[in-house]
Amino acid sequence: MTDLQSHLRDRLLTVLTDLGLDRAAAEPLLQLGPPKNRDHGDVALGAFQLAKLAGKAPPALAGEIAGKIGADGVIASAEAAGPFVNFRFARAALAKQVLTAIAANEAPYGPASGNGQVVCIDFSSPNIAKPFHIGHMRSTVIGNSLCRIHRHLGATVHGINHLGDWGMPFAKMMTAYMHWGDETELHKSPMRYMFDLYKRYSQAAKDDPALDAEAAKHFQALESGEDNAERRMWQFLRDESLQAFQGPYSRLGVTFDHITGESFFEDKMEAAMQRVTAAGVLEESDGAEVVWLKEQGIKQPCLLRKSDGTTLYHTRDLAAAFYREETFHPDRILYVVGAEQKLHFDQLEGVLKKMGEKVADAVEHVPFGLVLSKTEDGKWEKFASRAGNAVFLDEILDESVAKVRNVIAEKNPDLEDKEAVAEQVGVSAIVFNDLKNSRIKDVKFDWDAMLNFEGETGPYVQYACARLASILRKAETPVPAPDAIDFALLADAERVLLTMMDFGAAVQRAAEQSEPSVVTSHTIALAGEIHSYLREHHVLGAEPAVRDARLFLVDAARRLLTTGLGLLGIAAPERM
RNA sequence: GCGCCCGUAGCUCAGCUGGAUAGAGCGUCGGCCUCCGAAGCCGAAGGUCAGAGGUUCGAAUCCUCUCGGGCGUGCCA
Repeated sequence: MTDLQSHLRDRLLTVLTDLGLDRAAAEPLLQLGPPKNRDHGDVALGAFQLAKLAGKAPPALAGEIAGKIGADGVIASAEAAGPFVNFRFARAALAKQVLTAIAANEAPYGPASGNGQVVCIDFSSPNIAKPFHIGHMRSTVIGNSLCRIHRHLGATVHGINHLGDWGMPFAKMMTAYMHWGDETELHKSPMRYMFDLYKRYSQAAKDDPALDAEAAKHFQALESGEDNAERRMWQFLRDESLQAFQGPYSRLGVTFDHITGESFFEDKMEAAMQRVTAAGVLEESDGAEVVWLKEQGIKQPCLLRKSDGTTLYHTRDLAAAFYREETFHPDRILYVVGAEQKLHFDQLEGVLKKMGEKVADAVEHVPFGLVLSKTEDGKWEKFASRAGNAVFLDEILDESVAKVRNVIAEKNPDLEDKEAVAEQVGVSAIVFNDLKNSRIKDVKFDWDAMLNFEGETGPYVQYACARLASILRKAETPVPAPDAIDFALLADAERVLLTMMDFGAAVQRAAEQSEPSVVTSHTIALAGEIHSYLREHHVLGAEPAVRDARLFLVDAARRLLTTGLGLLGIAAPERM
């Protein structure tokens, strides 16, 4: 069954051709979209551009289109309203097309088969010499969602954790451990212990600048490639940290296809540097090796080697870009990294461009805003981790889960598996909150808002799923087959159906713009529509044919909400 | 100083790349559980889209400037 939108497009193009317009010229000008107000119709056509092409006034052309298109089995009506034409689909066709596609798990509601795109997504990438705190969460959950969205659309996805396991921060941690480290203490609570070491080092380095010099020496020794004390210490701390990070990752349901941190590129940086040299873009400046990008409007040069001979973040990212190009042949490489690092990625892209590397076109920084906390006087400011008051992600998740536990005790005390459900719902509330708004916006970390599970929240959408699952359980009969359904009986579900129909476009846009919040918004909208519908339309008590049709609708809604939440990396419990 | 980002209801945000009367949630006020899950639903109040110019049939959306706030700005990542 062809989908409704393309049927409408085809019919429109035929009509426009009859009206004397060139089909190829008209096609890109076909502005179809949801009307401002869904009471106007299901889909609206703005006739502005087409009118220009036809040399007519928009309202005149709109009138001609509306008059000429005529109803068929799919299109129920077409009405001109000024420069717009509002279309309405036949209710039975709308219900049948949308719901059977969802039931069959067909694209766009289900995963598409390969679309040929290869997408590398560099996300999370924490500096593992520091604890996993609230600030690390954004890249992790945004990147995780983007991986799922692109996979849903049929892309080959390489989710990459570009760990910060090299460079000065790690050298500082090593230095701290060499001075004060204790393995027994470390094993008691690795993340907390390393955070304490980190704090101790920062404090000590303020009074004693020699400490940073010592760290730099250790880094030099590490980068020498020799099997020395530094290397063994690095290996030890890396293993311990990485293991400690598994906790938050598994709670968030995040996995990676490649855990290739900065250290992975240790032996690939020389080749990368030679490539830069061969391209003739490397210059010496104050003892360092740099690439100037002034001609691209970037004033700060990209530093690739320090005057002490060691490498930098840029050097590793450059080597990583070459490696990814050769290994994966990506169409896009998304770097899910905070907006404060925009210059870094502009420089990376700039260097690749200056070298004439085509991978420059694939490089795409996906920036996001900061996490802010509320001050005493009600203002918002950046979370200060250096002051030693870092909020660990685990603590935030625990707090949320505890709140959910209370809500369950109050509203659903007989629930089985309370603990597992509390974990699912509590974690998802935090994740959902992070994915709710445009990623470039700063996240205002507000306990009250985050632990309020009413309105536009993760638990709200999950609650809709649980409610639908409950109806399906109580039906005590399997969901009827599609050919047993009289879809005309679902005319009253038009708002639910039209929202469902928007799903594909939402996922598409989320992928193009690297913006999971588009999917988040859609799940909220669909949950809202189905909640409203259920209020007015009882399922189980309806007469058999109506009951069957509504059961089919309920099942599809539950599936699509589950899919939508899945794209966000959020589980949909059957009960909560 | 320079570069980039943000500014929409009391608060937190949508607004689908220029189209119809600017929409949600929270909070406030008022309704709805003898009825499939009230973590829900329905309604009310609440906006000079920071401000000023410009572009055009049409601007919250594009351009310029101003004002607020934030981030960044050579050997950290």
